[in-house]
Amino acid sequence: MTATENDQLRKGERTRLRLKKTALKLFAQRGIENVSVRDIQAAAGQKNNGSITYYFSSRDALIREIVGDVAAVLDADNNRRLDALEARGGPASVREVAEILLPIVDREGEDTTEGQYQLQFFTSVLITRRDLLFEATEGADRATRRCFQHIVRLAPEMPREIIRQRLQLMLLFALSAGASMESGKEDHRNWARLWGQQSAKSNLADVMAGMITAPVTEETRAAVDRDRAG
Amino acid sequence: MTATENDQLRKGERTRLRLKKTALKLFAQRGIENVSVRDIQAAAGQKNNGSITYYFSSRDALIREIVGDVAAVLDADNNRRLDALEARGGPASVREVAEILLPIVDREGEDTTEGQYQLQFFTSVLITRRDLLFEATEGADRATRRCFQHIVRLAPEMPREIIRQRLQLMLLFALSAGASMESGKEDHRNWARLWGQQSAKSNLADVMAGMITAPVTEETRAAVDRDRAG
DNA sequence: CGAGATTTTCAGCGGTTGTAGAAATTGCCG
DNA sequence: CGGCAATTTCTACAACCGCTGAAAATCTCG
Repeated sequence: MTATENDQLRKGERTRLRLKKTALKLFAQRGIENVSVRDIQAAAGQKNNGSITYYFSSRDALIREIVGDVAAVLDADNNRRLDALEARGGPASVREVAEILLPIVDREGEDTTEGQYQLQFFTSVLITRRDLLFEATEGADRATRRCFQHIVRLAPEMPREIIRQRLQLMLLFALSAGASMESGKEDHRNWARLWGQQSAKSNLADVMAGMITAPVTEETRAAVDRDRAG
Repeated sequence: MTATENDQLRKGERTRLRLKKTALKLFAQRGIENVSVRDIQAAAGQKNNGSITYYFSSRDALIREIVGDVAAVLDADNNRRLDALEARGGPASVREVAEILLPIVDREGEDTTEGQYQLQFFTSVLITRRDLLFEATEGADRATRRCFQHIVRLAPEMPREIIRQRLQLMLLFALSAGASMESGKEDHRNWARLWGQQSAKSNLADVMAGMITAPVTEETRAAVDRDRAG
């Protein structure tokens, strides 16, 4: 336990991480329920049937841990880029905020296969383990909150409820679009044609900004009044 | 086969439909891979283990049939509403087109539990059986094509590729948003707060229109030129 | 009613799943 | 080297999976 410092620990820790990374990839590619612990262990290069129990105690605990990890990584990444942007004078437009909240627009100079599967994994979790996803993102929403403040400042005047709804819708869209973008890198039939265009990513940012800045119709304003009344 | 006309057929046909309906619901609620044929048969009120094989020959064939059904129903529904709209003088704004392409904004006077699960089911298929979904929607995209023509006519001037991308992104978003709306009717924790607001649906249509009409930034135009060149 | 087709039930098959736990292997340190 | 803990391998188990095929029940109509 206190053990031999960390050389011994490192060995186990390394295969632990390898298992998590392999699991993330497989979960994202095939969907969570289409991946068995044997698949993961084999893909991680082990002839072992019990390592996941050994390291994570159960398959479910492994999934929970990965969900938490990914949520934390995405939030940290968004915060880091938002920090950099603010240092350069803060986001000056809704579109710049949208770019922050769109994860994984393949950051060019980054380790290639890292974070290639996070959003596909999340969409898979969103379907079969919705509560798990919301639970995890609840504790990792600092970047989202910061962006909300910027949007309130930068977007045209509109009811607070509406802007809050729009942010939520944009986040949902960012998840879907990001996942489809991820899959477009491997899938050469369905999404590839869309995401192969250089204009796609820039256009996506335009579209996300448009979701926020779209004019609020009279019908919507009337509904807001009804919400507030009732 | 030619059989006793249709009274006898009706009996079998009715349980066949009941199985499909039950399967759609369970698939949507739990995700396709979390539902066994035994679950479906039990939920459909049968003490039977072989009825799905009897009626559909295999679990996979059942899934394929449901995917095809849902695609056809959605397309037919959109076409019907678009017909009505055109009869009243055609869509006069992008927002009206968006409303057509947003399925299942609970059509008030309709049979309640029908089509309550179609989009959740589709998102589940989108993850684990992507090719299946694209295959099915390819043959049921008439309404989408018609809407595309209207959008080209109604949207501000912009490169054809961009408008095509935006339509595709809007359809993806409509699927995600519709699925979350469906789940919001049962799930009283996560999405319910959003979709419980009366303003949400109207705002959603505004947002979808904003995705199409968002200004095309210079960065995007430059990328389009690069796409065309290379 | 009774023959014949349709529909439902049921037992069981081969295979896979998650997990447990014993056994073997590896790595470290005195 | 020997002892000990960390790690990996392996076997096994109970549960569940999709599917088969024969038997039972139900229905239709002459």
